[in-house]
Amino acid sequence: MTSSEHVHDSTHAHDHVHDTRDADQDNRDLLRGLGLRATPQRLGVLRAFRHANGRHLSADDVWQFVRAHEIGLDRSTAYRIVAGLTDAGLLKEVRFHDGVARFEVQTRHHHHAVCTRCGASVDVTNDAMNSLRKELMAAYGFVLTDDPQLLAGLCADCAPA
Amino acid sequence: MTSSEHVHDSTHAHDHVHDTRDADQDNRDLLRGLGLRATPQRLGVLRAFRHANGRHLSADDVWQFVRAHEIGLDRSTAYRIVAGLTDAGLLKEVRFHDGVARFEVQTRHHHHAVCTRCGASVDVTNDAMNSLRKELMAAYGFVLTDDPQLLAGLCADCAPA
DNA sequence: CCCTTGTTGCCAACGGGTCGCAACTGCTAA
DNA sequence: TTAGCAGTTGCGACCCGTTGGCAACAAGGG
Repeated sequence: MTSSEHVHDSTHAHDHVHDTRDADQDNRDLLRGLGLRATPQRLGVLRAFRHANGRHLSADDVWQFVRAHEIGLDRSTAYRIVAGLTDAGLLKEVRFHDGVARFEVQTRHHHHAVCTRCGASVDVTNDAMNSLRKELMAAYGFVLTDDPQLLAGLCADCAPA
Repeated sequence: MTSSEHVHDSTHAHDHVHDTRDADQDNRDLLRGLGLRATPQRLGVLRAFRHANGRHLSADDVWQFVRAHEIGLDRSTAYRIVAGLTDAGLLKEVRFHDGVARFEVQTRHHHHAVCTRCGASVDVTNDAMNSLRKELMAAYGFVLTDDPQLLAGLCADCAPA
């Protein structure tokens, strides 16, 4: 659900419908602002990511979601759209260790700590990497760039108590 | 293994031949110690890794190398052997961001810092990760396990001066 | 030296991802 | 409002790393 619902509105049913329509319109504007045509397929993809609410989706995940919502979408098109939105800076590609390309909506810069037990992924701030950055520089002359890093371990829930 | 050579070895050329034969014999013992048969294919794979001298090899790299040395080896067999040696603990699988599985001979525990410019990979000690480990634990309750981590950045040679 | 069983070679298949191309449709200019 | 031109889509073939089935084969213990 979208967090900003300041406007006093009627029924809950109305809220939901309104939100979706509203978001679709926003997305239409967003796409056209990027010089991309607002096709139903692209709108569907954007909806999938809004629905995922921060989680990462593979191109196939997106494809499944959109198709399940009665919007015609070819698999190859799903791949192309996701790649296009990434080029446009709207999405960011992240690869976990299974080698499958996944995508998330581009937010402020962060890294990922992925739980090897449950697959959950924790967003890690850039600041948390600074001490490591210093160590690598001092010990190896290796520069930890701003590329998003991928760390493996156990999340708070899965860590042994 | 010809113990006569052992006695007579004096030239460098001799040393080299001896080294290879010797290593093959060692590998034979090594394999049988693991309960695996010492086939020419497996010996060839082990030779590929000895030749690689610490660098990582994909299953296809191994295949190419072994074939180039006139040892019959099928591609699927290369994949199976490499997987088997990994199960046996002799090799370790590492995945860079291209999603291709690569392997290195299992040595003491370390992580990899890979240069995004030239592809070089720097071995990072576990100690260098300790400060990060603490930070992640404090900030997120996330436990950085002993899994080998993969860091992206620029090596000393490629880093801007 | 033989027999057992681990291994190999061959080849088809699989899954994520890409590509070429013709048909289609947002969008804009008239 | 409409015509028309790109930008897009759907389709289907294809690429490439990797796996699986299966029959032939050979390492090495007895």
